[in-house]
Amino acid sequence: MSEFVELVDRYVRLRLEEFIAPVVWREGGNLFETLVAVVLSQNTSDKNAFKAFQNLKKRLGSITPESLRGISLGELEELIKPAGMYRQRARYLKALADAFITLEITPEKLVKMGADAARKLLMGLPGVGRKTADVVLVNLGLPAFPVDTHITRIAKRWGVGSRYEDISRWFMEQLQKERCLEFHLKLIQFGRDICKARKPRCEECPIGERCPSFKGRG
DNA sequence: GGCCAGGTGTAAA
DNA sequence: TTTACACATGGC
Repeated sequence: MSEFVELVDRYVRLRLEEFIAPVVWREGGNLFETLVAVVLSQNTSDKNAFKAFQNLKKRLGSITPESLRGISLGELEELIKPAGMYRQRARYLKALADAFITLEITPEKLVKMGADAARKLLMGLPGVGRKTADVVLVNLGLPAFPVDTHITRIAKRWGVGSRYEDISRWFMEQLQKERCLEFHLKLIQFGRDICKARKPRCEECPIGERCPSFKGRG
């Protein structure tokens, strides 16, 4: 593990009990529910995504392709409205439910396919891009490292690279695959707390002068 | 009031 | 292959 990754690990206090993270973190067993949670969290604050997810959960009980099919598009839109972009995402979720049923997608099937084939299949589904597909893969224990906006920013500052593929590969080289989900979440927390978009709090950062972007700040 | 939030799909250069 | 933009609510 690189020094950078170790320092992040030592610093970050993950608040896993909050917001959307626990859905993905703890309930990785239910593939479809995880996917719904991730779609709701796309470019959305955790609080808003969690509100939408809870609305859906309360209404459906267990979120499955079948239960999601059982409600109208209009009702779905109302339920997930707090997450924003609700018309677009309601359509995606409906289409995802249909695809899961038609293609008979199961966790076992995806695991058996392997990361590359499973990613390709998932990315062919509406509303599922590279990042969302990788979150699903890493939840299934397949080798993947999802790269979000925070991680991209941190990786750029560290000179790791700026392209999704390069950043993802670099972190996978630093980590055992069992720890990819954990570090994905830790880095996001690190980005929110310290290495922020607008004002990086370099003074509070444990990496300090060792960070390539420290120069000229503080 | 402006910026940002665990992106994706589409279109145009 | 890269860039721009729509999608949209809610917190700070």
